[in-house]
Amino acid sequence: MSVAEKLFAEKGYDGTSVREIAESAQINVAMVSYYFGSKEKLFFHLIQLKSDESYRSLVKVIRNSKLTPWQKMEYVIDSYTDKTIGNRHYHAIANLQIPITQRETISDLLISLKKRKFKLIEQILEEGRSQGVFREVDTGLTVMTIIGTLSQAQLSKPFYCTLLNIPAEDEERYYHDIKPLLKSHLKQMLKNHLVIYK
Amino acid sequence: MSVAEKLFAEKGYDGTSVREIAESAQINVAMVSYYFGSKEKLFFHLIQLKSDESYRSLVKVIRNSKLTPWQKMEYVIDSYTDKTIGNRHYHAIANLQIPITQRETISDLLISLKKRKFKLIEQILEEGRSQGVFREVDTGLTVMTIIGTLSQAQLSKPFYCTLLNIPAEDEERYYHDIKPLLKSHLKQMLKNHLVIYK
DNA sequence: TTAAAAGTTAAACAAACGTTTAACTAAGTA
DNA sequence: TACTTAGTTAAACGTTTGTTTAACTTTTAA
Repeated sequence: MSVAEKLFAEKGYDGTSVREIAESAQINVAMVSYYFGSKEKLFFHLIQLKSDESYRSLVKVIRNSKLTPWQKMEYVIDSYTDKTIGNRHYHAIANLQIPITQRETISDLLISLKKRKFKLIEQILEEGRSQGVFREVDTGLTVMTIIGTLSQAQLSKPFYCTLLNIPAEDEERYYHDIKPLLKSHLKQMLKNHLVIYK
Repeated sequence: MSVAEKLFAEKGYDGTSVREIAESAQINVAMVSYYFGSKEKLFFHLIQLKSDESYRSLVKVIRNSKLTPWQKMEYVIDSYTDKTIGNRHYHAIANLQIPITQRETISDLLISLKKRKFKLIEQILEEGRSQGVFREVDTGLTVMTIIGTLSQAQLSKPFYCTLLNIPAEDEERYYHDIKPLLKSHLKQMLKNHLVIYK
């Protein structure tokens, strides 16, 4: 499954063949059908598993009522950046495969997961607004910006590498270098965007 | 070619078959090979054509030295939002197909086009900084945020529709409604992020 | 010990893939 | 008019796709 996750993220659902997955995982092709039923069900299984992992850890932050809205935002930015980069294969699939996958079942699943994630971050923004510490911004578009920036960080890897003088093959170094930059960029920008100074 | 553009954007390069394109365009399958040589060359041709269109119109704005950096930024946000939505099929390909396409020639092309676009917006940010009217921000990541937000607006369509109470099929209405929201959101956020008040 | 169940395999399946072929019609040219 | 070129077609090419089959080995359990 981890092999499948990597290949799906790198080459897309349609670009990855069952034989490729089997070969990479050093198993027989028939085993995918035997254990998962089909390629589509393997994908389904994969996404459902990973999304729950990713979701639960975010919920904890939101529910922690001891933190101020901005502290929560900072925590979300940190942990969501870590998650996006640490689980980059899953996030590449979850964020980018929606319009690609033709099967309704798959895109429906991805959409519902995205919705769940959005709502979670929106809660913080609305909490801050009701407490009078956040400006009245479009919460949906603000979440779009957070997720969009992190997605772009993945999509821009090959070209951003040349900017930072990192060899294009050195994926680890790219993510290691860009992670703190992303965090401080998002914090700085969102603080100016959201927080009301008194 | 416009049929191919739409299908590539909706279903990805690998998810779109030559027969599908031919059927949709009501031509014979062999004509693709006859006129373009191959599927890959058709894609190549398509991207190169569209990217030049999109690029040239942005250059004009940047070169207009009568505008202040922030006026340029506002203009770029407006026109780039219009372009992303108006040419949404092309932009979906250009922004999202990089990690998907396996062929080196294709991804190399997409990367170089992205680089060109980035540099253009970065120029404005650096101009503003050297004039002392913009803060010292990470220009690369700021561009990432602009492009990322607009890309997400496309990727989030199916789920954002439910938020705005728009039927998922009504693509036109979604983009019509979201366009002004996107523009004002980006302007508001980037103004707070960039502009130094004196 | 032995029979059923689970795991694993190479081979084969039909369908779809991108591309090529060869026969044909229409357009252009001398 | 006669002949070359360009445009278009249905059919076939060899691969590759996801999936199934049937034979085989290993594990489990009575």
